[in-house]
Amino acid sequence: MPNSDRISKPTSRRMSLYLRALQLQLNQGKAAISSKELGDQTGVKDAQVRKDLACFGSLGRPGVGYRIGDLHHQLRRLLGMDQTWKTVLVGAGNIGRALLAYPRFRNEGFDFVAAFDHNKKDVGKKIAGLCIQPMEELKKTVKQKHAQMGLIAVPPDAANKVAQSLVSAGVRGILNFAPIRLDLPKGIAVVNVDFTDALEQLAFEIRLSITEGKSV
Amino acid sequence: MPNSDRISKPTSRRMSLYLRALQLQLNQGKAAISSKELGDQTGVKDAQVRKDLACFGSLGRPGVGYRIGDLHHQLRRLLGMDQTWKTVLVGAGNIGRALLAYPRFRNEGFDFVAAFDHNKKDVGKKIAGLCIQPMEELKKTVKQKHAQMGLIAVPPDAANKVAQSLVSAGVRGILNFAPIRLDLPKGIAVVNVDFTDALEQLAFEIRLSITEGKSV
DNA sequence: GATTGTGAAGAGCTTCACAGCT
DNA sequence: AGCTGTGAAGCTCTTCACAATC
Repeated sequence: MPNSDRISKPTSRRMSLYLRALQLQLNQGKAAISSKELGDQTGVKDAQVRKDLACFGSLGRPGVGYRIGDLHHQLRRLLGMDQTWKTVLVGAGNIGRALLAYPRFRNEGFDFVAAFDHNKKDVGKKIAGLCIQPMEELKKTVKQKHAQMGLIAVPPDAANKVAQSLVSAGVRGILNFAPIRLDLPKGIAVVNVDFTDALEQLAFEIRLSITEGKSV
Repeated sequence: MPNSDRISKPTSRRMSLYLRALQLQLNQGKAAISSKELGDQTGVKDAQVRKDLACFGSLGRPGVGYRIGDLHHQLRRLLGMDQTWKTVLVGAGNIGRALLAYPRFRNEGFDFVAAFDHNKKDVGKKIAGLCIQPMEELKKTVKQKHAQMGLIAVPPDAANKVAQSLVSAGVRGILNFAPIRLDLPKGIAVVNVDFTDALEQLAFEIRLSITEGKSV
């Protein structure tokens, strides 16, 4: 295992980009890829790519580049894609159902073992092969199935309570789609995906690009 | 208008957090909030909050804090939430449909003026009051309606072509849900939301927290 | 007494540039 | 010649700490 502790957040983000780029290269018969090429495909400078990949030891070969197969393997391992992650979904609204059906998740090692919703009308319905259970069964089921991850796709005012339940049932990390900050004990990983945030950033950048254009 | 050019990316991200936190405070009758309180609610240090808000000039009052109403107003303006953004959706699969129905978007000033899909089976269907149109009509409709933003929720191999069409039709920014890097001309804003990325980050962090726990 | 605004210090990230390997 | 690995430089972001203000 590489020294994954010394890897900074910006680096681990880019690692995902590299993995995505390599997956496109895999079927093209090429054996090696240079830091320059990988950088061009991901929007990263070549020196940065090399620095990032340095945590794998001397993986690259001067004059040749990085062997695509090896690099792909290492990246998958680093990012935890070499194992199956038992995952539960909480909140089977529009977003939740779309996530359950997202084919890429299943391909990448995420195994949805349960789905829950507060709304009694939806309980019992099947989505992507999974039967929606009532919230009351959350703790019991998560423990029983040894789920390691939880996806939260409930309204913001319910999100923190759901998060606490998930954690107390043994989940180690949460992917949070609710636009609110989760208060969680140290040692529990959280990643937030906030659509409103994303759109605000976009609106901000559009305005910026317009005023820049005018002033320059 | 504040000097929005000098605002760094980390800062503008936090601005969204502050806005989200303030929206919760608005109905609670409090008049002012301190940088400490706002920081606690968003996971940011108080000094950082003050530095971020400094772009608005001397908005805070020593001994008191920031007037919630004023701050809310300024943040909305900075992040472009004081105007309506005409937005089109491309790709009416699971994700696309969930986004169209996401109530928060409409509340925040995003006005979906059209939706497109490649799949002839879905063309003509109505989702959230919008009729899905065929791809062939994209350019014409975007121009006609003067759409400023595009949401891309198509498979990765189609994303770049869609992006080019959107840009040539006059869109100024793109929110990209496809797990691929878009090659766009300078001056066009892009924000990426990648679910696989997010889950990989989560898996990585969970592993990290486990190994840390063991080694300490 | 509480809290802001900010210069200065500190920490972290990125880019450069080049020796060394194939 | 082409490319990696990396020390050093440069840059950006965060935190500290305190005078100024209410």
